[in-house]
Amino acid sequence: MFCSWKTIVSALKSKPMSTITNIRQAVPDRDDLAEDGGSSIYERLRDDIIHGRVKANERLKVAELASRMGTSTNPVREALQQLRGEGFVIMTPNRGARVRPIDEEFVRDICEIEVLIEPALTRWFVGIATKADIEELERLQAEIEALNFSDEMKHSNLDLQFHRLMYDRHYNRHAVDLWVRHRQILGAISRQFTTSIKRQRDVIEEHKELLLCLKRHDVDAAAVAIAKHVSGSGAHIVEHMRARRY
Amino acid sequence: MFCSWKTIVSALKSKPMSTITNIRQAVPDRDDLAEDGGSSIYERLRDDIIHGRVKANERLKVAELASRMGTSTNPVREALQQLRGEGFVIMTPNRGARVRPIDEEFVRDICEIEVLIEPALTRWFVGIATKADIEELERLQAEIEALNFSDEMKHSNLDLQFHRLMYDRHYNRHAVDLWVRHRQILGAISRQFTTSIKRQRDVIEEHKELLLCLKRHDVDAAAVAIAKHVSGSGAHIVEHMRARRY
DNA sequence: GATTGACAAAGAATGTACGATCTGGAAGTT
DNA sequence: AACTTCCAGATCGTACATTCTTTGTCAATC
Repeated sequence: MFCSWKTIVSALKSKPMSTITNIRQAVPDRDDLAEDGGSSIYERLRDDIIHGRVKANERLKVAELASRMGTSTNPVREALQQLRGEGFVIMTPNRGARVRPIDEEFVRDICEIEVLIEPALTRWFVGIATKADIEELERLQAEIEALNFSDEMKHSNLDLQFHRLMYDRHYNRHAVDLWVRHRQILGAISRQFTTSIKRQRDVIEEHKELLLCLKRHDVDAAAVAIAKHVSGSGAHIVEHMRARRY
Repeated sequence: MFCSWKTIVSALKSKPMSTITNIRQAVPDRDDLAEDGGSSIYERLRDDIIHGRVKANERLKVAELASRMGTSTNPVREALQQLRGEGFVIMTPNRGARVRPIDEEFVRDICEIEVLIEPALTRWFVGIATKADIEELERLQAEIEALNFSDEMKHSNLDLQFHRLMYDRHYNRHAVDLWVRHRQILGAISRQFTTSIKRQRDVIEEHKELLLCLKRHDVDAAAVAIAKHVSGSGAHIVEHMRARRY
């Protein structure tokens, strides 16, 4: 017999999930009046890439960016290196940085990975969900349905809360981080267009289906439901990107 | 219950990778991964972290690193930012960088993700594999068996070729990149100890099993085989890490 | 006397400026 | 027309200034 993965997992003490990263510093904003919007230079660059404000494969010159951002070159260089590590820009020695194209392929690739990861995360959640968790999810879902996409920004926030509740306590922080990053990218793209009526209905329906599976503690069905949800979301985004292209 | 190996495998049976949409498979744009000399400052830092030469959560001071590397602070800063983007260091504003601990948890997290991704990649390969591909794999496997772990370095290289042949042509570059990075990390850790006899036998056996599935064009069985392979590899590494700890 | 608070100084991260080096292309020569 | 030379532009490396954190000391208070 082989060593099942379960033995590894159980052998390791299930640890507290230290969420050190992602803490947006809420430092005293007293002097930061109408400066540069408060967002870091890294975030501005990343958003520009994700939202397509810079063309694919376009060259990113540090001096130009520095003057536009109102800083010197060094912060720009470091932001670019970070983006390089995350795969948003491609750097070649002595030749600078180019933006990695955020196209349909990119979105498809991300969604396909999520179709693999999210069901696994969901499976685990089904096993540890408490009654309070389910109730909280139903409350969020009720809010979502009440809102009914009248405010896309608020909906996105609620939807994030909904899924975060399921994934946030998972022991595999690496997988959750991956999900967060992928979700940020997809969310930034989605914000560029409005959700179609059909997709609105489907989203609510898929959430309902997922909730039913959770209440039945049906692991397999829940995994299938979330896979459908992710897949549908990805298809919706890709279609909008294609439509926008022409 | 935690997600055991079996549940993961059963989850794999239902879904092919391309559930999103069938975008024509564009040519894999395998361009970068530019090695700048081999011993860049970024690589040195990364290897130090992966190999555990710097302790977990240890503080990384730019000035100290700069003097040790024989350069000024700026290249170190940029290397740290890149590592931050890849998740190897954790940076907090005005407080510098700390190394992310590469412990059993980290390895387990990576392996669990690979247990999800690699079967999906393998499934696709089963569909596109030519006779020449199979023959090349068998040739590599024969070399591996002939070598029989007498040279761990060579074995690692052959094993990499074996799996790369299966994954390299996949259309989902993002998933393949993830695999490459995870494999680099695991490979760097594995290089610290010698493979146990039992694991040696298992590796060869699992490769053989995989080859049989490929020749039968049995997609599901191939996915199960590769999941077992990854899972076993992860368990082996984790056990060695724990043994070494004391 | 022990604890706590303020305050100053050292240490370290972040930002700015400038020089060195490399690339790409245009002008000039054979 | 092809090769060479040279220069503008951009990246990369070094040095320094600024700002924040940390720490250590001293005095005031309980």
